Amino acid sequence: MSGADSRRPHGLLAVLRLHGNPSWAILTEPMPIRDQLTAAIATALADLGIAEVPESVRLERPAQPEHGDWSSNAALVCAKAAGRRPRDLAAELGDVLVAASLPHVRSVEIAGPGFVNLRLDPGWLDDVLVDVVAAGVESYARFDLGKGERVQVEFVSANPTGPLHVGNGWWGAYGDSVARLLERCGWSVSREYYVNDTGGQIRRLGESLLARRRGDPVPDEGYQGAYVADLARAYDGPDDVLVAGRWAAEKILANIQATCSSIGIVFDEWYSQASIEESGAVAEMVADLESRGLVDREDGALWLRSTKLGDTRDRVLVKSDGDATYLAGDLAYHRDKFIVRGFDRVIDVFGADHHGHVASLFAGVAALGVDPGRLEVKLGQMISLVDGGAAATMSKRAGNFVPLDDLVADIGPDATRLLSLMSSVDQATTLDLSVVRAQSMENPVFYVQYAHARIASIERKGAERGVDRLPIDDADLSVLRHPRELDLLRRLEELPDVVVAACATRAPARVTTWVRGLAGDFHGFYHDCQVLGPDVAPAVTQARLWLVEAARIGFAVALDLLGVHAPESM
RNA sequence: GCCCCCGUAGCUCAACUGGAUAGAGCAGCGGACUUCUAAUCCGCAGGUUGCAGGUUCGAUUCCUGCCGGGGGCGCCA
Repeated sequence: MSGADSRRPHGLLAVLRLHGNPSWAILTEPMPIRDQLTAAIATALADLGIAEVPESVRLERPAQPEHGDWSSNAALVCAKAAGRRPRDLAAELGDVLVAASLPHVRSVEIAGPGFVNLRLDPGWLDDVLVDVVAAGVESYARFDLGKGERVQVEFVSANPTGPLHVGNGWWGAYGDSVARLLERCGWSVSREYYVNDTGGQIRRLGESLLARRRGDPVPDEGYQGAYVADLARAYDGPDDVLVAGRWAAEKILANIQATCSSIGIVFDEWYSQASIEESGAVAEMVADLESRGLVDREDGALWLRSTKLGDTRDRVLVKSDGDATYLAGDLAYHRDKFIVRGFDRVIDVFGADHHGHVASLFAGVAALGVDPGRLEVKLGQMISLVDGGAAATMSKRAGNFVPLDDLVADIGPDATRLLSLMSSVDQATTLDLSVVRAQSMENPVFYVQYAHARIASIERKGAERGVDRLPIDDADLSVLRHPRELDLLRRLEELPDVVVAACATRAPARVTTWVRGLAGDFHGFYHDCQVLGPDVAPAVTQARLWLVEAARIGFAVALDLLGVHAPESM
């Protein structure tokens, strides 16, 4: 269902592609240590007669410190094809790596079932610090994997029949962060909101509005929320259901737009379903499908024979009353995305309650002659809201849902975004409003932002005391050998990998996990390693100032990907 | 009945797209502030990763079945 993901750029194959045939000579070029080790392993494998390096070969940072600084599963993965026992192959691989006398590598050990563990001198982390600082916020963990490929991310797209609810905000933050990740990895991204401003729901909205204005009870199928009454008071138009509905939808949409921007979501395009129907795009799309012999008429309606394309059932495009269905509009819309506007790839973020629509969408896109691999649909699982034990719901028609605006007013935009990006989209989550409102320790945004505020505080204090940060070339980074300092550097080294993996798997939550870890490392460092002060040697102050700067860069990159602000003080 | 997602510590969630001894926060207990912000740090306790098989050198991760929860199966959107 989801399209082909981009490959990680750090695999052995990628390095070989970048640098041509394996040769020890490539190691003379300046490269991050990770790429050097990766290339070295590829070369060593080639020396051992394994030219074809499987994609599953990895160079990883082991979870256990006893397993060294870097570890590869190469021998485990290649053993069977090479007809050798994993530990034997690992031993040979280790010998070749030792003979290569790689930079920073102190020892090579074979462990467990056949891991090759590399132990480095801490100097490799000094190189990491230099890399981070040299790249800066602009370039560190930035990639050109997308090669400028144009991708559209469609998200939120909530019906303009009421304010956004908390679930919209969660999936909205998700879609926006996926867009940010794609941008950072070199894709050209367009954020789009599909406005369902037509059809029966707009009529129902109009009916509800007019009923309110007359002082009549709102119909059972109508919208009961208090916002309808507010709108009714402001409406001075005719007693026409459609006119009233469209008027209200417009007002509501303006409110939705404001809500989105309040949590840092800005769309490039608000695409109107009504405009599609009026422009004749639906008719064009139907004609396109007719020419392919995939539609016919039955019971007065026009059907897409989507079962021919893998759907579980056929779908109606034009109802017997002559109105286009939602699917028809959406297919015309997707035809516009792929064929008219020519996006290379489209990612739709829907709520899980739209699951029933997905199969027909894919079938329809295929029917239009578009490679379905270019379409990805991410379904955000449901958010259960609990308020101090009592369940809150998200029904617009019943009018008892929790508006996103209320949550943002309670806990702020940053906490809203960070909370929503804490867990995977595939994970249905439970949010206890009473707990979150309390702004207690439950709220992780403080933990992360406080770390950044401490950085800013160090910078302020340094300026007050006249401590200048001298050029990094003049700093002796080898004084950074406290476990807290090394932890921080190891964390910073991970960010590029985290960004690529988060982007490839459309999982911004990974960035959240990482930045919380960075905050933990920084708090530990802050507690144990004073930067300024009369008892700190000047050389140590200098090195630590650069370490703090690198941490600042890490926070800035990660928090920007999440759409969370990095405050100077708290 | 069929399809999708999930099931991990008391609670909310992680776990580097198959790696070695499954981690954080909160809640509980006990410690650390004359310091660049204690919204912090340190320690203790907490687990048969729903159950049973399978694939693999290796499974929370992949496959099958079952149990449980959520969502979906409209000429609604």
